[in-house]
Amino acid sequence: MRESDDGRAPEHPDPAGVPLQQVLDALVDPARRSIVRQMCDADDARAADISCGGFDLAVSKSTATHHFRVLREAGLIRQYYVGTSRKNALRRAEFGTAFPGLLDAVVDAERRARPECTPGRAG
Amino acid sequence: MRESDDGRAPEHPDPAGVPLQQVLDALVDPARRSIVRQMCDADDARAADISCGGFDLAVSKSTATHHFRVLREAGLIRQYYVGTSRKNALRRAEFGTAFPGLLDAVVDAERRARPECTPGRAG
DNA sequence: CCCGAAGTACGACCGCTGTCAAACTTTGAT
DNA sequence: ATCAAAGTTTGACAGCGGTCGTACTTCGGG
Repeated sequence: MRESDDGRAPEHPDPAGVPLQQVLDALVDPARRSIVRQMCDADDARAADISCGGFDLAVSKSTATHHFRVLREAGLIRQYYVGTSRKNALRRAEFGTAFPGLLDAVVDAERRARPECTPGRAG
Repeated sequence: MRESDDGRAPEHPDPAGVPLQQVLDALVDPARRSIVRQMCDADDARAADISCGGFDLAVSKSTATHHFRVLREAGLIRQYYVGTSRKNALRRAEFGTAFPGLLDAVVDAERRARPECTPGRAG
């Protein structure tokens, strides 16, 4: 079980080079915003990175794959393989430098609207 | 030429009651973001409110009407009639209370990406 | 009174994207 | 070697939303 398999590592653009349009396109979808929010909660709690299957999502696996790619290409998350599963980490600092205040504003609004941590899971 | 005609005044929801989803739906469109940015620039310069036809937009009148309505229903702008024209004002304070930091983050990113004030107009 | 200017309302069209199922790949365990 | 688990890829489909043109309304001026 190697960590961070070099061979199958996906592309990770520099957030500073991502157009605002692409970032907003990524954040406008409720499923993707739910993913980001769950990652933010885990990050705040200093919990381990979450694998794709570890999220609370009401969509099929192929749709989830699609959402993760959109988030990754928008510079919002980093993905790395651990065995057969893929871990996801929020690129908080890098993204925050490129788009100051944006992620916080969105996640804060999301939390204000839905204080429950993750419907269906404890936490 | 009456100001703020009471009879034909459109609905203006309280920004605090608008779902985050609706706000992001409003801000994700580049034409609407351009409108917001121009209003923000005018507001910063303490310039007068801009009428619908006074914006630099590359769309038809009916499309523009559509965009203004989306922005108004998202709690982002206020519209009032002056004669036959409709003035538009950014609801900065009220919206900022409901969604702290969001408008600033988006407009700042927009300005960073396109420093020109308004392509095609002086300013 | 009549016309033009400024927007709005309505219908239609079209492209984009979120969605899924199915087939495939890769990894780890038995 | 085999099998299951975790994701990816591809192709297809459906619905939403941005766009426009046209007709309509309202206001102000000559």
